[in-house]
Amino acid sequence: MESRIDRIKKQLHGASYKLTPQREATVRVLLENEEDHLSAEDVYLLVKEKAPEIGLATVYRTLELLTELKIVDKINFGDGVSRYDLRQEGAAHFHHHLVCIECGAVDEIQEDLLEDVEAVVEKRWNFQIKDHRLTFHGICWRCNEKHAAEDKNKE
Amino acid sequence: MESRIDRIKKQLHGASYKLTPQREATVRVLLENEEDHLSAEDVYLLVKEKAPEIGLATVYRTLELLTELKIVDKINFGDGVSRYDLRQEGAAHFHHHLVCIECGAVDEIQEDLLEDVEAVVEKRWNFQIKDHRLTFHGICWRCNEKHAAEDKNKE
DNA sequence: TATTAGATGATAATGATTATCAATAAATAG
DNA sequence: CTATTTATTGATAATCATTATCATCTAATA
Repeated sequence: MESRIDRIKKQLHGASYKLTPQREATVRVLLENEEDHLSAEDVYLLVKEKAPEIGLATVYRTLELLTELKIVDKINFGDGVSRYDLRQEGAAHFHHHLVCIECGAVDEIQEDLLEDVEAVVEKRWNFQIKDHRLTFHGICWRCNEKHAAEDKNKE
Repeated sequence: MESRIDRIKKQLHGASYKLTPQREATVRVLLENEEDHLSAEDVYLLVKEKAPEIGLATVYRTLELLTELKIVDKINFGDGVSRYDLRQEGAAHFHHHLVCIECGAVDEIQEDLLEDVEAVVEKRWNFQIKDHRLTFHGICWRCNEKHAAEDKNKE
């Protein structure tokens, strides 16, 4: 069976890049921390645990490379740092975020919500969609439940 | 008739802020350059034309204030700068972007594409949506037409 | 083995944004 | 009306994420 890392290796080779030990360590950190929306600094610290000799610049370079090859998505929640998410295989278009404006939590949705919307956009604006970003800002289920419990206590 | 700037003035007063000359100049620049996705630097240079004594820090402060009051949206297209868009009145949820990966153009869509999608998200994930960001990346109509013309020439 | 191109690590440079602080302006108290 | 407090501003220093530089190292090839 072909592992995820093997496939990434092939993608790099296809673009004539090598999977160096540093790049592999970086990819492994991303694989082990999916759904965590790590910043470059986060990745750096985690890689350092396994491979202390790695430099921050190399992590940045690797993340940039992976972004160019569309192996990771570089996303921005407006807090001043870029975050990097491994793409789910074959599911680039099924990955959205719910950002809670109360507690700051970021949840993910893995579901194609936009199929119909994309068809409209492509036709109406003659725009060939290659990718998209959809983020909702609001109040998450945890905060909603907390408020519901508080309201109950008041009665 | 109540002008747009009057309404913004009221919003500021409601939150006990004043519409100082510097703030007014900044808002006017935003009003006169809607759809342009100005960066803080852009706004600063435009304000300076009318009011040369204004400081960059004041522009940043004003934009931050307007963002907090949800008078403008602070958006990020991944090019390292934040951009500021005046909210269309009562249409916060009808404002999306098409970013062209070839020529870099950013077009706007003023249309509620997400009504159905939002209903699904609110119900299925118990998430109270307050706002959203939807951006499509792809190839714009201009580049599409250019390619079509080129293909025609080849024949 | 010598040579070359690619990659790395340390660190300096950059650039956007934020913090600081003295000077002003505006609001309020006396 | 003047004194006093408070908010706001402009200049600029500080911060922080990211990028560029450059000498060194590695791996592939001649």
